[in-house]
Parts: sequence; structure tokens; C-alpha cells
Amino acid sequence: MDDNPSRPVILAWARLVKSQQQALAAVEAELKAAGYPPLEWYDILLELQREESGIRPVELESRLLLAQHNISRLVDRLQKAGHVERRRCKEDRRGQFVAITDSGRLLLQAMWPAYRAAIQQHVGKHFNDQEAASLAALLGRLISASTAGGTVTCSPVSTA
Amino acid sequence: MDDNPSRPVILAWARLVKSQQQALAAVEAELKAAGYPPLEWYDILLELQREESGIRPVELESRLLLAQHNISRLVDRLQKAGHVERRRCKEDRRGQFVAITDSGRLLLQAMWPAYRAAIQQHVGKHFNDQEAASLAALLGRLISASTAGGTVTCSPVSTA
DNA sequence: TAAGATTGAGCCGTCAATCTTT
DNA sequence: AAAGATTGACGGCTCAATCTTA
Repeated sequence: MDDNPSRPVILAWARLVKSQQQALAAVEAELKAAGYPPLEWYDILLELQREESGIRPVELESRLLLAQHNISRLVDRLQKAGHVERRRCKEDRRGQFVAITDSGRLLLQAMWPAYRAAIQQHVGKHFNDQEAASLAALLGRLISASTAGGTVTCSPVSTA
Repeated sequence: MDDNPSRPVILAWARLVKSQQQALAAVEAELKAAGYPPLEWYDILLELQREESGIRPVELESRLLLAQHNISRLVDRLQKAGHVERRRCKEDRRGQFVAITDSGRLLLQAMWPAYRAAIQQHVGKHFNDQEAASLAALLGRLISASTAGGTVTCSPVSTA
């Protein structure tokens, strides 16, 4: 195996890290300025909204790329804020299910317009659709390569 | 201005965030397993190595996208580890210069082979040179767009 | 008054240990 | 003994306040 990345690869790596950090920081800053919680909250609530009956923390772990203890504390905060609830699991009493509440669904709806605008402002503005599709296709190889087929979409709560 | 990002744009955004998080986590994990400090240390030492006489913290702030107080504490740790030294600035006695030490240069040299291999393993492996160049070009638009012309390269301490 | 930099308090992530259930 | 999940201790980041010099 070749251990020496080529110059284009090194440049792609550097720009992947830098561009994501910049764009993510800019988007998070806008959401924060609008009085909203971190994007992490959006991500986990979006996953939970897709599953009526709730999701096991161990499942969230693989979907969100977070360690178990981080899930545990993140769910604590979301629960304290009233956006999720914990449900005991009857088949396996070690486990539990985390489910979104109405409050959580409202937060998703409220955040999406600001989130959407920030994505357009800091990413979409710089590409036409074909370029965005090319970028998505290239980045997709990095994801499908090491993650089991987790669907990576950031689709809105409503397309309105 | 159009606030509604298209579907390809949303997909590109989601994959940008996810692929970077995955790749960065994988690379950092390899470096950590090899007994090395976080990539952040590599980044700042690399900047310092390019300037013989040292760099002002306020300058590092813009190059590394870090807040001043974080720079301050990061430099504390690097200084305690012996990799950098602080120099008083004579023209403007509010400021100072941070300079790399021999120990810091050695760390850069030691880390690069492991870092390089991890880049190839988690990114380079998935692209040929032309694809990597396309990816870099697309991502470059996000960077040049909002950052003043900071050169984003991750070039090695030695090309050997 | 503002710029460069640091510091204290509090929040969050990480590591290892723990608890419960299988 | 192993899996799912939580907890305590500790380190790093963030916010606001502070200190020094321009």
C-alpha cells in the first residue's frame, strides 16, 4: 500500500478540513445569533423525528458518530429542555428508547428556515446545482467507504 | 437573495460536514494511537515553522480560526511541553511573538510520516489525482470566499 | 478609548470506573 | 463475562471580565 499521498490529495485534505470548519462555524454562529441551540441538537432531533417509537442510544451512537457517554449527556440536556423523553425498553431492560416530544418537533420547524438560509449563504451561494452535485458525489465516497450505509441527508422538516 | 438551497446543495452540505468529521476523527485516532498530540498542535507548529522570528498570537488567531483566549491556552500547553517559546515584542509592548523550538521542529518531523499515511488511508485512497484536484478546487471556493487569502496547505516538513 | 493578551467561572467532552441486565 | 447505559474526575473550550500598553 502506498503511504505517500500525492500533492492533490494533500491539498484536498487540507481544504476539506478548513472549508468545513469555516462553513460550520459560520452556520453555527448564525443559528446562535438567532437564539437557537447547537446544530447537534438539530441533528439528533431530526433522527428522532424519523422514528415514531424512539431510537436506542446505542443506535444513535452509530448514526451520529458520538460516543455513548456523550449521547447520554446530550440526551440529558435535551430532556431537561423538554425536547425528548426516555422510555424504558420492555424486551431488554438494560436498554431504553429516546423519543422526540412536541416541543422537539416545534424546535426543528423553527430552526429550519434559519438553518436553510445559512446553508445557502455559506455554501450554496458558491455553487450551481451541477457543481454541488459533483461535490456531493466526491464527498460521498469518503462516507460510504467507512460507515455502514447510514443515509446522510439533512432534509428539512418541511420543504415549504 | 435566494434563501432556499437546492437539493444538491443540501446534500453537499450534509456530506461536507459528515465526511470531514469522519475523516478527521479517523486521522486523529491514528495519530493518538501512535502516541502523538492532537492535530491542532501540528497545525500551529507548522505555521510557526514557516516564520523564523515567530508569529503574533493575533496573527495566529486569523490563520488558525481560533479565538484569542484559545490561542493563549494552547500556547501555554505547547510552551509547557517545550515546543514553543514566547518572546516579548519591543516595538509594541502589549504584544509578543510565539516561536517554535527545536523540540517543536522534531515533533513535526516525527508526526509527518504517521499523519501522511493516515491522510492517504482515509482520503487519498478513495481518489485518483484528477478527482482529488477537482475536490480541492470545489472546496477552495468555500475558503477563498470568506477568508482573506490565507494559503491553505498542509505541506510536510520534509517531502522525503 | 481601543488593541493585545490573559484569567476565572462554568459548560461540555473524554477517560476510566461503575451499575444493571443479559 | 459481555452489552447498554450512566457517573465522577479531569482537561479543554467559551463567555465575560480584567490587565497592560498604545
